Amino acid sequence: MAKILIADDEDKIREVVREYAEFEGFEVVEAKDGMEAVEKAQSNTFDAIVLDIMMPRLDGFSACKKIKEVSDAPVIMLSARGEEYDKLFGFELGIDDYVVKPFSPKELMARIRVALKRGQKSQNRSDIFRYEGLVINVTAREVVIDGVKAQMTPKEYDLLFYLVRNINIALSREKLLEEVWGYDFYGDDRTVDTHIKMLRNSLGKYRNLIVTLRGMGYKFEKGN
Amino acid sequence: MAKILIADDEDKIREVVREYAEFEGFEVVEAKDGMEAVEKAQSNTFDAIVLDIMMPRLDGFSACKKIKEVSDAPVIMLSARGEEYDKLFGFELGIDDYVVKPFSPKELMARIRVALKRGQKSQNRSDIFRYEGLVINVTAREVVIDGVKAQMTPKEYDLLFYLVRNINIALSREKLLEEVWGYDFYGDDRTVDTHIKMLRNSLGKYRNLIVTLRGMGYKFEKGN
DNA sequence: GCTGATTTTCACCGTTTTGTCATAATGTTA
DNA sequence: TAACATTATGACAAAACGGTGAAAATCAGC
Repeated sequence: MAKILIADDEDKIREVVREYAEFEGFEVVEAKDGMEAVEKAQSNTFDAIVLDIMMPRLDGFSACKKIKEVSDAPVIMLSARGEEYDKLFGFELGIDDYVVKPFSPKELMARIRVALKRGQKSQNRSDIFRYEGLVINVTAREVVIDGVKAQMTPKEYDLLFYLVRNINIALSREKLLEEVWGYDFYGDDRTVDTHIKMLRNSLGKYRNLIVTLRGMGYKFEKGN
Repeated sequence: MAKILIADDEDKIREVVREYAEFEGFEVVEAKDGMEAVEKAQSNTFDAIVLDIMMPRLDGFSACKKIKEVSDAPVIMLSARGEEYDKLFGFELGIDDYVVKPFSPKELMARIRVALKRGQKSQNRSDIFRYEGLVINVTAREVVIDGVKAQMTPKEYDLLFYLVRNINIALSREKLLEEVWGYDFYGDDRTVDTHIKMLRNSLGKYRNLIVTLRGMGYKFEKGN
Protein backbone atom coordinates (compact mmCIF):
# COMPACT_ATOMS: atom_id res chain seq x y z
CA MET A 1 0.00 0.00 0.00
CA ALA A 2 1.05 3.58 -0.47
CA LYS A 3 3.14 5.37 2.08
CA ILE A 4 2.60 9.08 2.62
CA LEU A 5 4.27 11.82 4.56
CA ILE A 6 2.22 14.53 6.22
CA ALA A 7 4.00 17.64 7.42
CA ASP A 8 2.14 20.23 9.46
CA ASP A 9 2.89 21.97 12.71
CA GLU A 10 -0.64 21.69 14.00
CA ASP A 11 -1.12 18.44 15.88
CA LYS A 12 -4.82 18.43 15.20
CA ILE A 13 -4.36 18.52 11.46
CA ARG A 14 -1.81 15.73 11.43
CA GLU A 15 -4.11 13.68 13.59
CA VAL A 16 -7.11 14.12 11.32
CA VAL A 17 -5.12 13.42 8.18
CA ARG A 18 -3.58 10.32 9.74
CA GLU A 19 -6.97 9.01 10.72
CA TYR A 20 -8.45 9.43 7.27
CA ALA A 21 -5.36 8.24 5.48
CA GLU A 22 -5.10 5.08 7.52
CA PHE A 23 -8.73 4.44 6.92
CA GLU A 24 -7.86 4.59 3.21
CA GLY A 25 -5.18 2.01 3.81
CA PHE A 26 -2.19 4.36 3.51
CA GLU A 27 0.83 4.07 5.72
CA VAL A 28 1.37 7.45 7.39
CA VAL A 29 4.49 9.18 8.64
CA GLU A 30 4.30 12.58 10.32
CA ALA A 31 6.62 15.56 10.42
CA LYS A 32 6.23 18.59 12.64
CA ASP A 33 8.03 21.10 10.48
CA GLY A 34 9.77 21.61 7.17
CA MET A 35 13.17 20.46 8.34
CA GLU A 36 11.82 17.23 9.68
CA ALA A 37 9.86 16.69 6.49
CA VAL A 38 12.98 17.09 4.37
CA GLU A 39 14.93 14.71 6.59
CA LYS A 40 12.29 12.04 6.48
CA ALA A 41 11.78 12.48 2.77
CA GLN A 42 15.46 11.75 2.20
CA SER A 43 14.68 8.07 2.64
CA ASN A 44 12.78 8.42 -0.59
CA THR A 45 10.27 5.76 0.27
CA PHE A 46 7.17 7.88 0.07
CA ASP A 47 4.57 7.63 -2.64
CA ALA A 48 3.11 11.03 -1.87
CA ILE A 49 3.96 13.98 0.38
CA VAL A 50 1.63 16.51 1.93
CA LEU A 51 3.20 19.78 3.06
CA ASP A 52 1.73 22.67 4.93
CA ILE A 53 3.09 25.99 3.73
CA MET A 54 3.34 27.82 6.99
CA MET A 55 5.69 25.77 9.15
CA PRO A 56 8.43 26.60 11.63
CA ARG A 57 12.14 26.12 10.83
CA LEU A 58 11.51 25.62 7.12
CA ASP A 59 8.44 26.67 5.18
CA GLY A 60 6.59 24.37 2.82
CA PHE A 61 7.89 25.95 -0.38
CA SER A 62 11.51 25.58 0.63
CA ALA A 63 10.88 22.08 1.91
CA CYS A 64 9.25 21.15 -1.38
CA LYS A 65 12.21 22.42 -3.33
CA LYS A 66 14.63 20.41 -1.21
CA ILE A 67 12.52 17.29 -1.38
CA LYS A 68 12.13 17.48 -5.14
CA GLU A 69 15.90 17.30 -5.42
CA VAL A 70 15.97 13.77 -4.12
CA SER A 71 12.47 12.41 -4.60
CA ASP A 72 9.96 12.38 -7.40
CA ALA A 73 7.01 11.65 -5.18
CA PRO A 74 4.06 13.95 -5.85
CA VAL A 75 3.81 16.86 -3.44
CA ILE A 76 0.49 18.29 -2.34
CA MET A 77 0.53 21.64 -0.56
CA LEU A 78 -1.78 22.80 2.16
CA SER A 79 -2.31 26.51 1.95
CA ALA A 80 -4.32 29.04 3.84
CA ARG A 81 -6.26 31.30 1.55
CA GLY A 82 -3.88 34.14 2.09
CA GLU A 83 -0.79 35.77 0.80
CA GLU A 84 1.05 32.65 -0.41
CA TYR A 85 -2.05 31.55 -2.23
CA ASP A 86 -0.95 33.08 -5.51
CA LYS A 87 2.51 31.65 -5.30
CA LEU A 88 1.07 28.20 -5.68
CA PHE A 89 0.11 28.92 -9.20
CA GLY A 90 3.65 29.34 -10.27
CA PHE A 91 4.06 25.62 -9.90
CA GLU A 92 7.72 26.16 -10.53
CA LEU A 93 8.56 24.18 -7.47
CA GLY A 94 7.08 21.10 -8.98
CA ILE A 95 4.04 21.15 -6.77
CA ASP A 96 1.60 18.56 -8.02
CA ASP A 97 -1.52 19.81 -6.35
CA TYR A 98 -2.73 21.87 -3.43
CA VAL A 99 -5.64 22.05 -1.05
CA VAL A 100 -6.87 25.22 0.55
CA LYS A 101 -7.41 25.37 4.29
CA PRO A 102 -9.80 24.70 5.83
CA PHE A 103 -10.07 21.57 3.72
CA SER A 104 -12.28 18.54 3.82
CA PRO A 105 -10.20 15.46 4.64
CA LYS A 106 -12.18 13.63 2.01
CA GLU A 107 -11.01 16.04 -0.64
CA LEU A 108 -7.42 15.75 0.47
CA MET A 109 -7.66 11.96 0.25
CA ALA A 110 -9.14 12.23 -3.20
CA ARG A 111 -6.30 14.45 -4.32
CA ILE A 112 -3.75 12.11 -2.85
CA ARG A 113 -5.31 9.21 -4.67
CA VAL A 114 -5.27 11.13 -7.92
CA ALA A 115 -1.66 12.13 -7.46
CA LEU A 116 -0.71 8.51 -6.80
CA LYS A 117 -2.58 7.34 -9.84
CA ARG A 118 -0.93 9.97 -11.97
CA GLY A 119 2.49 8.91 -10.80
CA GLN A 120 1.82 5.31 -11.60
CA LYS A 121 0.60 6.13 -15.05
CA SER A 122 3.69 7.98 -16.14
CA GLN A 123 6.09 5.56 -14.50
CA ASN A 124 4.77 2.08 -14.74
CA ARG A 125 3.96 2.21 -18.41
CA SER A 126 0.70 0.38 -17.85
CA ASP A 127 1.89 -2.92 -16.53
CA ILE A 128 -1.65 -4.12 -16.48
CA PHE A 129 -3.80 -3.69 -19.50
CA ARG A 130 -7.56 -3.91 -19.11
CA TYR A 131 -10.21 -3.74 -21.73
CA GLU A 132 -13.67 -5.03 -20.97
CA GLY A 133 -13.19 -8.64 -19.93
CA LEU A 134 -9.57 -8.82 -20.99
CA VAL A 135 -6.83 -8.41 -18.42
CA ILE A 136 -3.22 -8.62 -19.44
CA ASN A 137 -0.80 -8.59 -16.55
CA VAL A 138 2.70 -8.33 -17.91
CA THR A 139 4.67 -8.72 -14.70
CA ALA A 140 2.58 -11.67 -13.61
CA ARG A 141 2.80 -13.03 -17.13
CA GLU A 142 -0.86 -13.77 -17.03
CA VAL A 143 -3.78 -13.19 -19.35
CA VAL A 144 -7.36 -13.47 -18.18
CA ILE A 145 -10.19 -13.52 -20.68
CA ASP A 146 -13.65 -12.99 -19.27
CA GLY A 147 -12.58 -14.41 -15.96
CA VAL A 148 -10.75 -17.41 -17.39
CA LYS A 149 -7.00 -17.62 -17.31
CA ALA A 150 -5.79 -18.01 -20.85
CA GLN A 151 -3.45 -20.81 -21.79
CA MET A 152 -0.85 -19.67 -24.27
CA THR A 153 2.52 -20.77 -25.55
CA PRO A 154 5.62 -18.86 -24.43
CA LYS A 155 6.01 -17.12 -27.77
CA GLU A 156 2.44 -16.01 -27.67
CA TYR A 157 2.98 -14.41 -24.28
CA ASP A 158 6.20 -12.77 -25.36
CA LEU A 159 4.63 -11.40 -28.49
CA LEU A 160 1.49 -10.22 -26.74
CA PHE A 161 3.38 -8.53 -23.94
CA TYR A 162 5.64 -6.74 -26.35
CA LEU A 163 2.66 -5.55 -28.32
CA VAL A 164 0.88 -4.37 -25.18
CA ARG A 165 3.94 -2.61 -23.87
CA ASN A 166 3.99 -0.72 -27.13
CA ILE A 167 0.31 -0.08 -27.30
CA ASN A 168 -0.79 2.15 -30.16
CA ILE A 169 2.60 2.01 -31.75
CA ALA A 170 3.03 0.59 -35.22
CA LEU A 171 5.53 -2.28 -35.21
CA SER A 172 7.12 -3.73 -38.29
CA ARG A 173 7.77 -7.44 -38.62
CA GLU A 174 11.49 -6.75 -38.49
CA LYS A 175 11.09 -4.82 -35.26
CA LEU A 176 9.02 -7.59 -33.73
CA LEU A 177 11.49 -10.26 -34.77
CA GLU A 178 14.32 -8.26 -33.35
CA GLU A 179 12.62 -7.48 -30.05
CA VAL A 180 10.64 -10.64 -29.41
CA TRP A 181 12.73 -13.27 -31.14
CA GLY A 182 16.08 -11.59 -30.62
CA TYR A 183 18.56 -9.91 -32.87
CA ASP A 184 20.18 -13.23 -33.70
CA PHE A 185 17.10 -14.69 -35.27
CA TYR A 186 17.59 -15.21 -38.97
CA GLY A 187 14.27 -16.45 -40.10
CA ASP A 188 11.34 -15.72 -42.24
CA ASP A 189 9.33 -12.53 -41.81
CA ARG A 190 6.18 -14.52 -42.11
CA THR A 191 6.86 -16.35 -38.89
CA VAL A 192 5.41 -13.31 -37.22
CA ASP A 193 2.20 -13.72 -39.15
CA THR A 194 1.75 -17.25 -37.96
CA HIS A 195 2.22 -16.27 -34.36
CA ILE A 196 -0.13 -13.36 -34.73
CA LYS A 197 -2.65 -15.80 -36.09
CA MET A 198 -2.28 -18.08 -33.09
CA LEU A 199 -2.31 -15.18 -30.69
CA ARG A 200 -5.50 -13.88 -32.21
CA ASN A 201 -7.11 -17.24 -31.80
CA SER A 202 -6.04 -17.31 -28.18
CA LEU A 203 -7.52 -13.89 -27.61
CA GLY A 204 -10.91 -15.05 -28.79
CA LYS A 205 -13.34 -12.20 -29.12
CA TYR A 206 -10.60 -9.70 -28.36
CA ARG A 207 -8.64 -10.79 -31.43
CA ASN A 208 -9.23 -7.52 -33.20
CA LEU A 209 -7.24 -5.55 -30.66
CA ILE A 210 -4.33 -6.67 -32.78
CA VAL A 211 -4.58 -4.58 -35.90
CA THR A 212 -2.89 -5.44 -39.16
CA LEU A 213 -1.09 -2.54 -40.74
CA ARG A 214 -0.91 -3.56 -44.32
CA GLY A 215 2.50 -3.22 -45.88
CA MET A 216 3.94 -2.47 -42.48
CA GLY A 217 3.28 -4.81 -39.60
CA TYR A 218 1.02 -4.94 -36.59
CA LYS A 219 -0.20 -2.81 -33.74
CA PHE A 220 -1.97 -3.40 -30.47
CA GLU A 221 -4.75 -0.91 -30.21
CA LYS A 222 -6.93 0.07 -27.32
CA GLY A 223 -10.45 -0.75 -28.42
CA ASN A 224 -12.99 1.99 -29.06
CA MET B 1 -0.78 28.23 -28.52
CA ALA B 2 -3.09 25.90 -26.70
CA LYS B 3 -6.69 25.53 -27.68
CA ILE B 4 -9.25 24.81 -25.00
CA LEU B 5 -12.92 23.95 -24.92
CA ILE B 6 -15.13 25.31 -22.16
CA ALA B 7 -18.53 23.73 -21.67
CA ASP B 8 -21.00 25.29 -19.29
CA ASP B 9 -24.64 26.24 -19.62
CA GLU B 10 -24.20 29.50 -17.77
CA ASP B 11 -23.28 32.30 -20.15
CA LYS B 12 -21.62 34.27 -17.43
CA ILE B 13 -19.20 31.49 -16.57
CA ARG B 14 -18.20 30.87 -20.15
CA GLU B 15 -17.70 34.58 -20.59
CA VAL B 16 -15.43 34.88 -17.58
CA VAL B 17 -13.41 31.81 -18.49
CA ARG B 18 -13.01 32.99 -22.06
CA GLU B 19 -11.80 36.36 -20.89
CA TYR B 20 -9.17 34.94 -18.59
CA ALA B 21 -8.15 32.19 -20.96
CA GLU B 22 -7.67 34.56 -23.85
CA PHE B 23 -5.64 36.77 -21.63
CA GLU B 24 -3.44 33.74 -21.04
CA GLY B 25 -3.08 33.35 -24.77
CA PHE B 26 -5.34 30.34 -25.15
CA GLU B 27 -7.67 29.91 -28.05
CA VAL B 28 -11.15 29.35 -26.65
CA VAL B 29 -14.14 27.48 -28.00
CA GLU B 30 -17.42 27.39 -26.11
CA ALA B 31 -20.14 24.78 -25.75
CA LYS B 32 -23.51 25.35 -24.11
CA ASP B 33 -24.19 21.78 -23.06
CA GLY B 34 -22.73 18.29 -22.95
CA MET B 35 -23.91 17.30 -26.40
CA GLU B 36 -22.34 20.32 -27.99
CA ALA B 37 -19.15 19.68 -26.06
CA VAL B 38 -18.91 16.12 -27.34
CA GLU B 39 -19.58 17.23 -30.89
CA LYS B 40 -16.94 19.92 -30.81
CA ALA B 41 -14.47 17.63 -29.09
CA GLN B 42 -14.79 15.18 -31.97
CA SER B 43 -12.52 17.37 -34.00
CA ASN B 44 -9.85 16.37 -31.53
CA THR B 45 -7.97 19.60 -31.79
CA PHE B 46 -8.21 20.65 -28.17
CA ASP B 47 -5.32 20.65 -25.78
CA ALA B 48 -7.56 20.78 -22.73
CA ILE B 49 -11.28 20.57 -22.03
CA VAL B 50 -13.24 22.12 -19.18
CA LEU B 51 -16.63 20.58 -18.44
CA ASP B 52 -19.31 21.67 -16.06
CA ILE B 53 -21.05 18.70 -14.44
CA MET B 54 -24.59 20.01 -14.39
CA MET B 55 -25.49 20.68 -17.99
CA PRO B 56 -28.64 20.19 -20.06
CA ARG B 57 -28.95 17.44 -22.68
CA LEU B 58 -25.85 15.59 -21.48
CA ASP B 59 -24.16 15.90 -18.11
CA GLY B 60 -20.46 16.46 -17.66
CA PHE B 61 -19.67 12.91 -16.58
CA SER B 62 -21.29 11.35 -19.62
CA ALA B 63 -19.73 13.96 -21.87
CA CYS B 64 -16.33 13.24 -20.39
CA LYS B 65 -16.70 9.54 -21.03
CA LYS B 66 -17.67 10.15 -24.64
CA ILE B 67 -14.89 12.60 -25.20
CA LYS B 68 -12.27 10.32 -23.72
CA GLU B 69 -13.13 7.78 -26.38
CA VAL B 70 -11.82 9.95 -29.16
CA SER B 71 -9.51 12.43 -27.51
CA ASP B 72 -6.69 12.25 -25.06
CA ALA B 73 -6.89 15.86 -24.04
CA PRO B 74 -6.95 16.43 -20.29
CA VAL B 75 -10.42 17.05 -18.87
CA ILE B 76 -11.04 19.38 -15.95
CA MET B 77 -14.43 19.20 -14.28
CA LEU B 78 -16.33 22.05 -12.71
CA SER B 79 -18.45 20.90 -9.82
CA ALA B 80 -20.70 22.53 -7.31
CA ARG B 81 -19.95 21.44 -3.78
CA GLY B 82 -23.00 19.24 -3.70
CA GLU B 83 -24.31 15.84 -4.47
CA GLU B 84 -22.08 14.98 -7.44
CA TYR B 85 -19.11 16.16 -5.49
CA ASP B 86 -18.26 12.69 -4.23
CA LYS B 87 -18.57 11.13 -7.66
CA LEU B 88 -15.55 13.06 -8.78
CA PHE B 89 -13.37 11.02 -6.59
CA GLY B 90 -14.05 7.84 -8.46
CA PHE B 91 -11.99 9.25 -11.29
CA GLU B 92 -12.84 6.20 -13.33
CA LEU B 93 -13.86 8.48 -16.13
CA GLY B 94 -10.33 9.63 -16.62
CA ILE B 95 -10.94 13.06 -15.19
CA ASP B 96 -7.63 14.83 -14.86
CA ASP B 97 -8.56 17.47 -12.36
CA TYR B 98 -11.51 19.33 -10.99
CA VAL B 99 -12.35 22.73 -9.61
CA VAL B 100 -15.10 23.39 -7.13
CA LYS B 101 -17.59 26.15 -7.77
CA PRO B 102 -17.48 28.96 -7.00
CA PHE B 103 -13.92 29.00 -8.29
CA SER B 104 -11.38 31.69 -8.88
CA PRO B 105 -10.65 32.03 -12.60
CA LYS B 106 -7.03 32.36 -11.68
CA GLU B 107 -7.09 28.94 -10.10
CA LEU B 108 -8.80 27.40 -13.07
CA MET B 109 -6.16 28.87 -15.36
CA ALA B 110 -3.43 27.49 -13.15
CA ARG B 111 -4.97 24.04 -13.28
CA ILE B 112 -5.32 24.23 -17.04
CA ARG B 113 -1.70 25.22 -17.36
CA VAL B 114 -0.64 22.32 -15.18
CA ALA B 115 -2.79 19.86 -17.10
CA LEU B 116 -1.29 21.05 -20.37
CA LYS B 117 2.20 20.69 -19.02
CA ARG B 118 1.49 17.20 -17.81
CA GLY B 119 0.06 16.24 -21.17
CA GLN B 120 3.09 17.40 -23.08
CA LYS B 121 5.39 15.35 -20.93
CA SER B 122 3.65 12.06 -21.45
CA GLN B 123 3.15 12.38 -25.19
CA ASN B 124 5.64 12.83 -27.89
CA ARG B 125 4.10 15.77 -29.58
CA SER B 126 6.55 15.95 -32.40
CA ASP B 127 5.19 12.82 -33.96
CA ILE B 128 1.64 14.04 -34.05
CA PHE B 129 0.48 16.61 -36.53
CA ARG B 130 -2.77 18.40 -35.84
CA TYR B 131 -4.63 20.85 -37.97
CA GLU B 132 -8.27 21.52 -37.26
CA GLY B 133 -9.97 18.14 -37.43
CA LEU B 134 -7.00 16.37 -38.96
CA VAL B 135 -4.73 14.32 -36.75
CA ILE B 136 -1.77 12.52 -38.22
CA ASN B 137 -0.08 10.18 -35.78
CA VAL B 138 3.06 8.79 -37.31
CA THR B 139 4.06 6.35 -34.58
CA ALA B 140 0.58 4.89 -34.42
CA ARG B 141 0.44 4.93 -38.23
CA GLU B 142 -2.97 6.45 -37.93
CA VAL B 143 -4.81 9.33 -39.53
CA VAL B 144 -8.01 10.67 -38.03
CA ILE B 145 -10.22 13.00 -40.00
CA ASP B 146 -12.88 14.82 -38.01
CA GLY B 147 -13.01 12.03 -35.49
CA VAL B 148 -13.08 9.23 -38.04
CA LYS B 149 -10.12 6.97 -38.54
CA ALA B 150 -9.01 7.19 -42.14
CA GLN B 151 -8.45 4.06 -44.17
CA MET B 152 -5.45 4.39 -46.45
CA THR B 153 -3.14 2.18 -48.43
CA PRO B 154 0.45 1.63 -47.30
CA LYS B 155 1.87 3.93 -49.94
CA GLU B 156 -0.54 6.64 -48.98
CA TYR B 157 0.59 6.47 -45.38
CA ASP B 158 4.23 6.41 -46.34
CA LEU B 159 3.83 9.31 -48.68
CA LEU B 160 1.74 11.34 -46.26
CA PHE B 161 4.10 10.75 -43.37
CA TYR B 162 7.07 11.76 -45.45
CA LEU B 163 5.32 14.91 -46.57
CA VAL B 164 4.31 15.78 -43.02
CA ARG B 165 7.77 15.11 -41.69
CA ASN B 166 8.99 17.60 -44.23
CA ILE B 167 6.27 20.11 -43.70
CA ASN B 168 6.60 23.35 -45.63
CA ILE B 169 9.47 21.96 -47.63
CA ALA B 170 9.25 21.67 -51.40
CA LEU B 171 9.84 18.10 -52.56
CA SER B 172 10.58 17.11 -56.11
CA ARG B 173 9.18 13.95 -57.62
CA GLU B 174 12.66 12.51 -57.75
CA LYS B 175 13.17 13.19 -54.07
CA LEU B 176 9.86 11.63 -53.18
CA LEU B 177 10.52 8.56 -55.28
CA GLU B 178 13.91 8.14 -53.69
CA GLU B 179 12.69 8.61 -50.13
CA VAL B 180 9.28 7.00 -50.20
CA TRP B 181 9.69 4.37 -52.91
CA GLY B 182 13.36 3.70 -52.34
CA TYR B 183 16.50 4.40 -54.27
CA ASP B 184 16.08 1.19 -56.22
CA PHE B 185 12.81 2.18 -57.77
CA TYR B 186 13.12 2.70 -61.48
CA GLY B 187 9.73 3.88 -62.48
CA ASP B 188 7.83 6.70 -63.94
CA ASP B 189 7.87 10.15 -62.36
CA ARG B 190 4.15 10.32 -62.89
CA THR B 191 3.59 7.56 -60.38
CA VAL B 192 3.92 10.19 -57.72
CA ASP B 193 1.06 12.15 -59.24
CA THR B 194 -1.25 9.21 -59.05
CA HIS B 195 -0.47 8.61 -55.40
CA ILE B 196 -0.85 12.27 -54.57
CA LYS B 197 -4.25 12.07 -56.21
CA MET B 198 -5.29 9.13 -54.07
CA LEU B 199 -3.87 10.70 -50.96
CA ARG B 200 -5.78 13.88 -51.59
CA ASN B 201 -8.98 11.93 -51.96
CA SER B 202 -8.30 10.17 -48.69
CA LEU B 203 -7.72 13.48 -46.96
CA GLY B 204 -11.14 14.73 -47.97
CA LYS B 205 -11.62 18.36 -47.12
CA TYR B 206 -8.01 18.64 -46.05
CA ARG B 207 -6.84 17.75 -49.56
CA ASN B 208 -5.46 21.18 -50.21
CA LEU B 209 -2.85 20.87 -47.50
CA ILE B 210 -0.91 19.13 -50.24
CA VAL B 211 0.15 21.89 -52.57
CA THR B 212 1.25 21.37 -56.14
CA LEU B 213 4.42 23.23 -57.05
CA ARG B 214 4.21 23.44 -60.76
CA GLY B 215 7.36 22.39 -62.53
CA MET B 216 8.81 21.27 -59.24
CA GLY B 217 6.86 18.79 -57.16
CA TYR B 218 4.73 18.91 -54.05
CA LYS B 219 4.68 20.32 -50.57
CA PHE B 220 2.71 19.74 -47.41
CA GLU B 221 1.70 23.11 -46.11
CA LYS B 222 0.34 24.04 -42.72
CA GLY B 223 -2.77 26.05 -43.43
CA ASN B 224 -3.05 29.54 -42.09
C1' DG C 1 15.93 -41.32 -27.84
C1' DC C 2 10.74 -41.07 -27.49
C1' DT C 3 6.77 -38.24 -27.26
C1' DG C 4 4.01 -34.37 -27.31
C1' DA C 5 4.19 -29.45 -27.53
C1' DT C 6 5.95 -25.60 -29.75
C1' DT C 7 8.01 -23.14 -33.38
C1' DT C 8 9.11 -22.31 -38.12
C1' DT C 9 8.67 -22.64 -42.98
C1' DC C 10 6.03 -22.49 -46.96
C1' DA C 11 2.72 -22.46 -50.62
C1' DC C 12 -2.06 -21.53 -51.85
C1' DC C 13 -5.54 -18.08 -52.53
C1' DG C 14 -8.61 -14.20 -52.31
C1' DT C 15 -7.87 -9.24 -51.85
C1' DT C 16 -5.75 -5.12 -52.01
C1' DT C 17 -2.41 -2.27 -53.87
C1' DT C 18 0.38 -0.40 -57.34
C1' DG C 19 2.50 1.42 -61.60
C1' DT C 20 1.46 2.66 -66.21
C1' DC C 21 -0.87 4.93 -69.63
C1' DA C 22 -4.31 7.44 -72.25
C1' DT C 23 -7.09 11.30 -71.79
C1' DA C 24 -8.97 15.39 -69.54
C1' DA C 25 -8.07 19.50 -67.11
C1' DT C 26 -5.42 23.23 -65.80
C1' DG C 27 -1.81 26.56 -65.82
C1' DT C 28 1.73 29.38 -68.48
C1' DT C 29 3.66 32.12 -71.89
C1' DA C 30 3.97 34.56 -76.12
C1' DT D 1 -6.33 33.60 -77.32
C1' DA D 2 -3.59 29.96 -79.14
C1' DA D 3 -0.04 26.77 -78.38
C1' DC D 4 2.47 24.46 -75.23
C1' DA D 5 3.74 22.39 -70.81
C1' DT D 6 2.45 20.37 -66.83
C1' DT D 7 -0.64 18.09 -63.73
C1' DA D 8 -5.09 15.54 -62.50
C1' DT D 9 -7.85 11.64 -63.18
C1' DG D 10 -9.92 7.09 -64.39
C1' DA D 11 -9.17 2.48 -65.83
C1' DC D 12 -6.84 -1.77 -65.61
C1' DA D 13 -3.63 -5.64 -65.54
C1' DA D 14 0.29 -7.11 -62.88
C1' DA D 15 2.33 -7.46 -58.56
C1' DA D 16 2.33 -7.62 -53.71
C1' DC D 17 0.37 -8.84 -49.45
C1' DG D 18 -1.57 -11.24 -45.46
C1' DG D 19 -4.54 -15.12 -43.62
C1' DT D 20 -4.38 -19.68 -43.30
C1' DG D 21 -3.59 -24.72 -42.98
C1' DA D 22 -0.41 -28.18 -43.11
C1' DA D 23 3.95 -30.12 -42.95
C1' DA D 24 8.56 -30.01 -41.27
C1' DA D 25 11.80 -28.90 -37.74
C1' DT D 26 12.97 -28.06 -33.16
C1' DC D 27 12.58 -28.34 -28.32
C1' DA D 28 11.69 -30.06 -23.52
C1' DG D 29 10.68 -33.40 -20.21
C1' DC D 30 11.05 -37.93 -19.12
